[in-house]
This record gives sequence, C-alpha cells and structure tokens, in this order.
Amino acid sequence: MENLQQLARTTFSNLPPEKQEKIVAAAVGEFSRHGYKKASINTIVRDAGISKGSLYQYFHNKEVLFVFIFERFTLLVKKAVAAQGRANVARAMDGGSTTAEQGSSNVARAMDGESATAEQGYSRIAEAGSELDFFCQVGRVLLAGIEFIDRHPDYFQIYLRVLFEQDVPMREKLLAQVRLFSREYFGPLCQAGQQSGAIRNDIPLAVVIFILDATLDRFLQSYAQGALDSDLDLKQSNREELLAQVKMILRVLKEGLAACGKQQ
Amino acid sequence: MENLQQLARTTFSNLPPEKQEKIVAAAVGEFSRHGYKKASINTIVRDAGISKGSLYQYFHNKEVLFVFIFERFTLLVKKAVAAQGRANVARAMDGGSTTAEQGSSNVARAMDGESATAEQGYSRIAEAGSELDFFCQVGRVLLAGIEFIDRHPDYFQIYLRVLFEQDVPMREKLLAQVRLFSREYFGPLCQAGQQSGAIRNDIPLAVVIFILDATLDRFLQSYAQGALDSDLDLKQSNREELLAQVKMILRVLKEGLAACGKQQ
DNA sequence: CCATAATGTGACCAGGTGGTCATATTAGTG
DNA sequence: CACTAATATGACCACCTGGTCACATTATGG
Repeated sequence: MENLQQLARTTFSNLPPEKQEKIVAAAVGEFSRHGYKKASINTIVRDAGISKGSLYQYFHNKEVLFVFIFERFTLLVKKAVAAQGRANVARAMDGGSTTAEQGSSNVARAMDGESATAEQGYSRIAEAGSELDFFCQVGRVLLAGIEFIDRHPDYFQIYLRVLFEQDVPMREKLLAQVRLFSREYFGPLCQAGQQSGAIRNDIPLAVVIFILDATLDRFLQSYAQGALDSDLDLKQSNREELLAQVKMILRVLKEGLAACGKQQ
Repeated sequence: MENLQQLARTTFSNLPPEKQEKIVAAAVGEFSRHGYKKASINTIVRDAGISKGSLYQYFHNKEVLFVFIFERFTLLVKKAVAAQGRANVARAMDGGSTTAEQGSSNVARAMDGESATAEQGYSRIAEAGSELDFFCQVGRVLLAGIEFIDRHPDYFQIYLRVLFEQDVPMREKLLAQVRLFSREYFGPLCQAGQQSGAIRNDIPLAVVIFILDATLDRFLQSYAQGALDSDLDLKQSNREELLAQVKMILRVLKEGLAACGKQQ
C-alpha cells in the first residue's frame, strides 16, 4: 500500500463521476471566461464546491489542471471528427437516406442535397461526382464545426483563447495536437481533391489548405464570438440563414470572385 | 490658475516629447506582451523610468492609458490606409513610373506588374482593365498590411490581443473604430468592383467582404504571429516568397479552387 | 470500538496587483 | 533670495494570486 501511494495517490479519476463533472465544469467555465493566466483557482474551487487543498491533491498545479482540461477538448474534437468521418463513409456506402449517425450530424446532413442546383452558366463540369464530393465534404466539415460549437461553446472558447494567448503553458504542444490533427484531416482531403481533379492542381497544396482553413476558421470564430463580422452576424442568424451563408461561401471558394459569365 | 488646474492638470501632451515617447514605448511594449489585464502598471513605470504617481497624474487609471495607446494605433492605421489610398490615386493619375509615395508603399508597388501574366485558359475577360484593378488593389491592401506589421509589430500585437481578449475595457468601441474603418475601405472597394463588373454580383456584398477580410486577416495574423499555419510559414519567408504567396492567394480568390480548364 | 491510513480543509504564505497620498523636489515669480 | 504653486516620488493600502501544510474528518479493517 505504501509504495503504491506514491504513484496512485488520490487520482482524479477515482473520484465519483458527479464530483469529477462538477470540478471539470467549474474549470472549463473559468478557463473559458478568463483564459489560462487570468483564471482563478479560488473561483474554480468555489464553483466546484471543494476546498483548494483537494484540488491540489488531484492536480499538482494550475498548469496540470489546464492541460487536463485542454486534452478533454482535443478528445471531444477527435470524437466529433471521427463521427463526421464515419458519417461520410456511411454516406458513401449506400445512397443517402441511411439511418447512420442520427443526432451526430443532423445538421451536416443538410449539406448533401443542394450541391447541384443553382449552377447555371457554370455547369459543364467534367467529372461532376468527385468535384461535388469535395466541396460538399468541406461544407460538412464546416457544419460539423458549427455543431461542435453549439454543443461545447465553452470548450471552443478555451481553444480560441489558447490560440491568441501568448503565455499559455504548453501552448505549442497543445495547439499542435489539434492543428496537426486538422492538417491530418484537411491535408488528405485536399490532396485527394487535387488527384481526383475536383480542385485545380496548379496551386500548391499548402496554399489551398491555407485559404480553406482561413475561411472556415473565421466563419466559426464569427459564429462563436459574434461581433467579428457585424455585417453578416452569424451568431444571431438562424439555421436557414446560416446554411445559405455556408453555401454561398462554398460557391465563392469553388468558383472564385471574378465575374466570368456569372453575372445574374 | 486654480480653476484651470481642474481641467488642465499636468496633461500628458505637455511633457517633453522624448519623455512622452519613453512612456508610450513602455506601455506599448507591456500591452503588446501581455494584453490589457495582465499588463503591469509597475512594469510600465519601471520601463518608462518614471514613478507610479506620475503616471497616474497623466492617466487617471489603467483603462484610460490603454484607450490612449489604442487610439494611437487606430491613428497609425488610418495614416497607413490614407497613404495607401493616396498612392492608388497617384498611380491612377499618371501611368505608373511616378515618384509618388516613396517609402510608404515600396512593397505595395511590387503588386502592379504581374497581374496580367499567367492567365492562360481563363483570359477572355471583357472589361480587363477594371477587373485587374480590383484584385490588384486587394493585393496592395494586403501588402500595405504587411508593411504596417513590419513598421509597428507591437501595435499590431495589441490589436490582436484586443480582438481575442474578452474583458478589455472599451473593447467593442475600440474594435468598432478600426473595423468600421476597414469596412469603410473594403465596402466601397467591393461595391465598385461589383458595379464595374470586376467581381460577380450574384453574391451578396457582405459575403464578398467576409471572405476577403477572412483571408487577408488570417494572412496578416500568420505573418505577425507565426505558428498559425506551420505549412506555409509566412513569418520566416523572405520578400519574394511572400509575394509569390500573395499572388497565389489572389488568384484563388479570383478564379476559385475548382478545376475548370485550369489544370496545368 | 479502536487504531490507522487516506482524504478533505481552509488559514496562511510570499508575491504581485491597481491605485493613493503625504512628502520631497523642482520651477516660477516678485 | 524667498515664497508659492506645480510636479515627481515611492512607501503604503486593500485585495487577489497560486500554492502549502498542519490539522480535522472520514473510511477501513482488525
């Protein structure tokens, strides 16, 4: 018993789940409101309804606690993307009206229908299938992001804070987790898109990913934070408006801003 | 004398310019390193080489100091954009090889040459002149932004911090200053672009501005902060690489990502 | 029921914060 | 020079921070 004590201690994971939940909720709330440095341990223990000593028995210090919370975030992201991936695969397996992934992508589903409509004057696309698939998939990623924010707004806030706070403890490692991951996802998608001829191959992959990432990121940030792009206030708009915006943005990404036979 | 004292006090602006400079530099440095809340007044007065009491004689509190500094930033931005505008006007006045605006837009100048090249397979553009002008102008805005960051990296950092810090005192008003302003600039540009037929008019203006703003903003953020888009590391790249990236991004914005006769 | 081990607790610590104010210093004027 | 008004100063304040640790409380097993 005595020698185990060194390693085992009172691990956080041994606590009753409801207590874990309360602590995590308190920490997530505080970190999402104030970022890493300005977040107060005192506030967290108060909100969690435990004493400071206890918290420091579960987590050696503030940094460990924060990393723990952030890792829960990356876990959530990975789950969401995995679900998204599974949904895509399921969609590929059979036509479209499957029962797969109910709940998880009820919003993303909205993407699939409209792809081929409203494509007048720009419609002689050689290998239509794969091209539609690419931008449709991009759209689904975006909608999955929206869904994630709806589900975990505070976790997303924490992510944003890490992104733009300089002195978060393991900042680079933490971001690398989720960014590397996003590149793992976006990279292959774009590469496949180029190979299948869905997207042009005279632009370096890195640039393609950059533009895609920039646009989607900003879209999600606007949706989560509001007040960024006050002209199209994503935060306030309802599902339909949101979907319309997404479709428009995808069209621009696909066809460009220049007017060449696209005048109405 | 006594009644004036209430209003006049020892205004900051009455100080010898070099002292002003030192204080401003100290404040800008501290705020750029730590944002608003985490910035330390003690550090600022130490760096500025004055006593805390003096600082509080010039600025009633931390908030006033910060707003003062941020307003210097918006001033710098307005100056930069005004210069950029003047350069564009000067360019329109006579052919191209003028002596106007030396120094101010030495980088932006690089944009003008290459617009018409490498446009095979996509080249029957009706009103070529105005279209080239639009994307060329967008490019110049981007390069002006890069130049601004080169000149005032710390001010730009402060701006980024305000963007992503929730509890900055007058956050919305401050951002409105510089954002409204950016919309004042981008709005007319895009509108003119649509009217002149340079860019498609089947997409709402707000969406056009959104995509433009998102891409340019992210580009500048990557350039200023690094580590955002590790694949194309803008912070580390030299002038030529940077220019190449800019041109590529403009091409994508113009022509889109889809492959329609753009395969190499 | 007790002895012992494990866990919870909050007063306490040093250090830092924004902000104040009595006092020292300087500048201006007759 | 002297007297006064303007300015500079930093010790000091109350408050908050992350972190510690001696002690109280609880759980366990004999």
